[in-house]
Amino acid sequence: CDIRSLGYEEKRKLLATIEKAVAFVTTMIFQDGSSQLNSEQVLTSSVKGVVVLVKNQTDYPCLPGYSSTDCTWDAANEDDKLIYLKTEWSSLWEQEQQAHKKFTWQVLFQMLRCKVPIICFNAKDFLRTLLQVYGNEISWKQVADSVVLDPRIAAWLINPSDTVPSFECLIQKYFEKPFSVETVNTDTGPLRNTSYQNLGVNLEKLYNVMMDLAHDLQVQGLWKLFCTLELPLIKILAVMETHKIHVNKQELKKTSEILGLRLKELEQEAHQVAGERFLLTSSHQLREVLFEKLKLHTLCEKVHRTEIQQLVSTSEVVLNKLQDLHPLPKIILEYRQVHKMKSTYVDGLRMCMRKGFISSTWNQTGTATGRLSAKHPNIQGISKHPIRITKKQYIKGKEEEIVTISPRTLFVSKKGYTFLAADFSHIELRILADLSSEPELLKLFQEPETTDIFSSLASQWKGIPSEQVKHADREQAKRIVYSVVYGAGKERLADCLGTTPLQASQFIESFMQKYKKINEFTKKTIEQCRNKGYVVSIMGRKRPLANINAQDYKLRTQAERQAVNFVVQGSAADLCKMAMVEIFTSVVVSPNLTARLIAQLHDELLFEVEDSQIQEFS
DNA sequence: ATTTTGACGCTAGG
DNA sequence: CCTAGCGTCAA
Repeated sequence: CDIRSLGYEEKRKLLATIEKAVAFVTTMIFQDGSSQLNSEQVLTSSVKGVVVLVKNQTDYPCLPGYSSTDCTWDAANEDDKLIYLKTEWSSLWEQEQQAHKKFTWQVLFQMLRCKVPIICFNAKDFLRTLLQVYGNEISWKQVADSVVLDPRIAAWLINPSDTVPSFECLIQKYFEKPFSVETVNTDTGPLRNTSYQNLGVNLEKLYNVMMDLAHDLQVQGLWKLFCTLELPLIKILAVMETHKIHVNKQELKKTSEILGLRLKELEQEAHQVAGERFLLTSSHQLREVLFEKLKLHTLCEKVHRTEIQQLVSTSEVVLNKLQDLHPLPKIILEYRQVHKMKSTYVDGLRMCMRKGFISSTWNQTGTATGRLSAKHPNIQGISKHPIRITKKQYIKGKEEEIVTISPRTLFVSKKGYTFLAADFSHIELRILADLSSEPELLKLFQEPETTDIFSSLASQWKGIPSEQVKHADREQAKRIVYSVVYGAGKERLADCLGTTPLQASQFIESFMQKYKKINEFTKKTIEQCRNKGYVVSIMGRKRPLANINAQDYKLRTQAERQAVNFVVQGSAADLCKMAMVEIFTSVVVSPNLTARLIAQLHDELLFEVEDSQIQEFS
């Protein structure tokens, strides 16, 4: 039914029905007639309304062996109700519209409040839209109370390697029989009944797929992870996406110009020393200049090659080795740094801005390790380290001004609020210590005098007193540790360290000698993966690795590295998500705290906190 | 002749 | 190891 055509009594009855419902299955309808169930998610099309399938039957057959595609909308559930809620209004006829608007949000509010599961494909988008449309009527804390289920997240937990691209793909995967989702065809006219019918069928399928997935999750021991971590996260991310961060637009424009000037200077210098004009941003052209014309690689042993085409690389590590042989590599290195800064962090950020603000889009199912990812902008990848630029002041005579540019300072907190960051300290290393129970490593973390874990580790490893640990030793220890965590081989470590593979393997050897249990942990993990076909994190997150028993050496060893890496990185992701959920809920239950989560940078949570609440919140 | 797409390389984050 | 994003280049 369309709620616009309901009388007073019917509306009352509808609310009563909602009160008794056992589940809601929902999807948003867009201006162009598509819904969240269509494969092409149109970003330009605005939201027109919400369709809700209200499930009233508790005894719905959902047993194994029962093919859910057999049931149709008409046959299976006469008691269920399909309702259409329009959330978009024209500015005309205030009186009438106000009444509808009020009732619509009454219905939605009751759905959120009554703790009955709301099943939605891409539930985060649904919740975010509610917050945006009813921003004045619904507070973000109320959304936090709701119970949402998203089959896409369930499917991802079962196999995080395949990101289900659409509802159609999900259905095809789970009920092998292919079928098509017809678009709801409505131009400007009223929705036709057949469209409702079709949508009803699809919502029914959505419900069934969710029930099947719930069963699978329970069988696979993923149910708790799903309910306690991933489902609450949907709401957290929805709330996060509704919060906007202010960016200093003038500063952005100014720095873009400064960086542009510096790039021009560097380009000129590069052409000068190269003795020819070429495109600095083209690694292909740079390769011709460096290695075919100047033949610099012949003066250097073992240079890194590109992955696919096996050409001599022009990457940072190689350029670092070449910088004493010719002035060009150094210029290129600076050019790349400045270019990255301009294209990604300055101009790229400006492209993401809407009225002086940015807000990232968070993907909960985008990684194979359980981590989150962000885009538009990728706030997790914004450069930490500032760069220095010598700006020539042509106007004021011959003065030279050194300006430092650090992208993170371009974000400004609201007036009366402060950004507050809380981060884990070396979480992956701690997890490695815990999982391997390596006594020496555990000791390092337990010792209260340990202020810098990598310095202490370097001192412990090489047996030198901690005061004599040099910066280079610390860096080396750090790189080796993370190479082990990330499962890198000797070649990769050599690239990372800028040494030969032989030396790198000696480092690994010496490291493994000192910390034997780490090696044992690695072997045990790979062995378990071989037997079961998957690996498991601390919270039971799984990653199947089909290639773990492959004949092909390259594929198999890759799978082995992925296995080890997953256990560490995935467990870290578990703990970080737990922290998110716990902090979020404690703010929600607090009557006075207003702190908003702004971003998650894997092992760091960034909040915007009212100045007066900083103490209490901390 | 011009635009789009996919493969590849590089680098920022963790 | 796993991400996002910017760039070139050829199809």
